[in-house]
This record gives sequence, structure tokens and C-alpha cells, in this order.
Amino acid sequence: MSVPPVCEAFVLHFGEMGSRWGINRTVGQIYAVLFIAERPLCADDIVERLGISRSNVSMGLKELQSWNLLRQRSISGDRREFFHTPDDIYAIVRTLVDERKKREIDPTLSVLRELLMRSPESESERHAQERMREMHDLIELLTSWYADVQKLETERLIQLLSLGSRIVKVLDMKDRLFALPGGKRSANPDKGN
Amino acid sequence: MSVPPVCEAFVLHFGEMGSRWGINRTVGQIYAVLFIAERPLCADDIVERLGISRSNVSMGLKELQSWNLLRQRSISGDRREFFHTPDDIYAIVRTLVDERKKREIDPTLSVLRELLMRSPESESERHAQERMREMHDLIELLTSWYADVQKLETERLIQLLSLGSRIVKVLDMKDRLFALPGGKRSANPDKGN
DNA sequence: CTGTAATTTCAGAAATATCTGAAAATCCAG
DNA sequence: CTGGATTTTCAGATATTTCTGAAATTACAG
Repeated sequence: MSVPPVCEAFVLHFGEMGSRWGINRTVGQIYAVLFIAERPLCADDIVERLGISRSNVSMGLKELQSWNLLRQRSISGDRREFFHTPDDIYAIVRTLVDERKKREIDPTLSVLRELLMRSPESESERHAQERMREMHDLIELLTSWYADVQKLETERLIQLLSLGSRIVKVLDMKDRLFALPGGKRSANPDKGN
Repeated sequence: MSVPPVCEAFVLHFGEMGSRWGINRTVGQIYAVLFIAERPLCADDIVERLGISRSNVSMGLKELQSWNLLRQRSISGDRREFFHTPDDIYAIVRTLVDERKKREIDPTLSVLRELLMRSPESESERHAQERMREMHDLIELLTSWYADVQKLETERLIQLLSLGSRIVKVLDMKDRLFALPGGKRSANPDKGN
């Protein structure tokens, strides 16, 4: 690998991480190289930096494009394509989550819904469906939270994340302020925390 | 596979999903079988249900135990071990995230920190470090948010997630209420959302 | 068009990961 | 202890994934 030591360590680590998350090691390395590059790179730049075959790079780039993770730029008078990652790292993470959701979470939800529609033929199936229902509801809760938060501008998102669980105090405050005399209070009145 | 059709579909789907997330297909299937089982199962029950070898089950269970995802129960007068998943699916997800963080996110953060300590030997290394810094800060923001939210009781967590981005309105309200006369307002005054 | 540079495709090679059966180790009742 | 039941280990077999080089395709300047 012909990159400076710091870059090499980064690239190797992300190749490793990629492979633990179901992304082929080389594809992870290609993305890492593009992520830290100073300028857009063409396929042969990547071949040179990673020391892998041209065809492997071609396939890796195609894979990354199918995940919407790359931008390309043409240089006039140069027939080659140059690739780079989005400048905004938040945009990268949003895309990654969106794609993963589209490919894995959404299909899982539909499988679960389909299985929950069927009438159980036995006690064990009935129980299995109960568990699937719990899983379905949890996934739905998480994805609808995500769909909602996904819409926020990055600045707002950071504000929200920075607050962490202190947000709960703000919530309590709101509840207290808006508790109508005789109105219904939260199902979970202050436990001290 | 000797399980009712609904269960089989579930198990196959989760084997598939597991393998897309860097978990071996069989390990995913073993967990799926345990997750929907009516009672704790011993290794041979799993062999029977999945139609795989005894040694494969043994290795799969060991793997799942190393992730803290299993509970075991002994039945008196029976030498075999019986395995089951936690009843509380939120507990399962919390464990999964914790372990994944411990194994992948934490090591990544230390690699990034170590690389950011080094003095750059070239402009390209300097730029690479800038990108690594962005990544480091984002991962840190996300993990500290998670560490914080992780502490909430499940009921509170659900309340928070259900609120989704409506939480931002509550935040704005808080800001408005506490805006001291002449005090500093939010850096991002209401854009109408 | 034509010729050359660039990219993609894909069959088979190489590398990894997974799975199995047999043997070894462990466990515990008697 | 002993012996059978159970679990674990691990070398090699099998299956899967990844990678490569060669050939095919595409793109476009002249």
C-alpha cells in the first residue's frame, strides 16, 4: 500500500471494520482512501494506493455507487472519472443509514408483517408470533424515530444529540407546566432520577 | 429444518440478516430459534430444529454467550444445559449495541485518537487527519448520546423515541421560556421549521 | 468511422469462512 | 474411582466470498 503511515493505518482499520459490518474489506479500504484524499481520485489512483487489481477497484466503486456514497467529477480534457466522498460527514452517515434501512430493515418489517398475518396452526406458532410482534413493534418504534429525526437540519440534530438524556428533564418540565388542573398526568410520574 | 412454516420463514430471514451484519448465518438462525421458542432449548433441540451438526451448535452457542445474549437454565435431574433469550427484547437490543460498541466503536475511537496524536509529515497527512478528526468527533457525539440514553428506563426511552423530532418543539419552548432579558439566545433562532 | 484510452464483465483461481465427524475433555451419579 | 452422558475442540472437508487477468465493451478525440 503506497500511502503515508497514518493513512495506511486508517485504511487498514476501516477495511477491517467494514468486513465486520458485512462490507467487503476492499470496498471499505477504497472508501477510506477516498474519504481522506485531498482531491478526487481516479480508479488507477486507487489501484496504486491500495495495490489491488484494476478490476477489483472497478467492482468496488460500482458497489459504493450503488450505496449512493460517492460523488464523481470529470476533468475536461481527461477521459477518466474522478471519485470523491461527500464533504459533509453527516451526509455520509445519513446516506449509510438510509441505504441500510432500505435494504435490510424495511424488508425485515415486511417479512414480520406477513408472518404476523398468518393464523397460527399450533401453540408454538402462536407463541412465536407473539415474539415476532414484539420485535416488529420495536423495529417500528426505532425506524419511525429515525425517520423523524432524519428530517432535522444537521445543526438541530447536533443540538439534540448533545443534550443526551438531559432532554428528559425538559420533558418533565413541559409535563408539569401543562398539567391541567384535574387533567391526566404522565403515566410515569417523576421517580426522582 | 423441522419447525412450523411461520417459524422456518423467521429463522431463515434472520440467518440471512445476520450474515449481512457480519454474524454467521447459522449463529443468527440459532438465536432466532431460541428467540421464538416457547421454552429453553438444549443443544440437541437446536440440532433437531435446524438440521445442523452438534459441533456447529456448540460453537454457535459459545459465540452467542460471548456476546452476552443468552441465559441458561439447568433442570434438576437432567445433565443438559438449556438456553433461552432474555424475555425483554429491549434488554436484548441494549446488549447487542453495548457489545458492538465495545468491540468495534471503542477500538475505532482509540485508533483515531492515536492517529490524530501523530504529527503530520506532509500536506496529505495533514488533510487526512482533518478528516479523521471529523469522523472522531461524530462518533464521539453519537456514542456519548447513546451512553446517556442507555441509562434511561425502558419506559422513559419509549416515551422519548415516540416523541421523535417533536422534541425539538419542546426544546424551543424551553429556550423561549428561559431566555433572560438581554441573555444569549440560541445560535439558531427559529427558522419556522 | 477509426484507434486508443478507459471501464466493465466474468470465468476461474485464490483466499476465507463455515461446517462436520471423530476424538478428547468434562461432568456427575452411583 | 468408574462409566455413561454431555459438551468442546479441532483438523480437514466443504462452501462461500473475493480477487484477478483477459476479453469485451464503452467513450470519444480526431
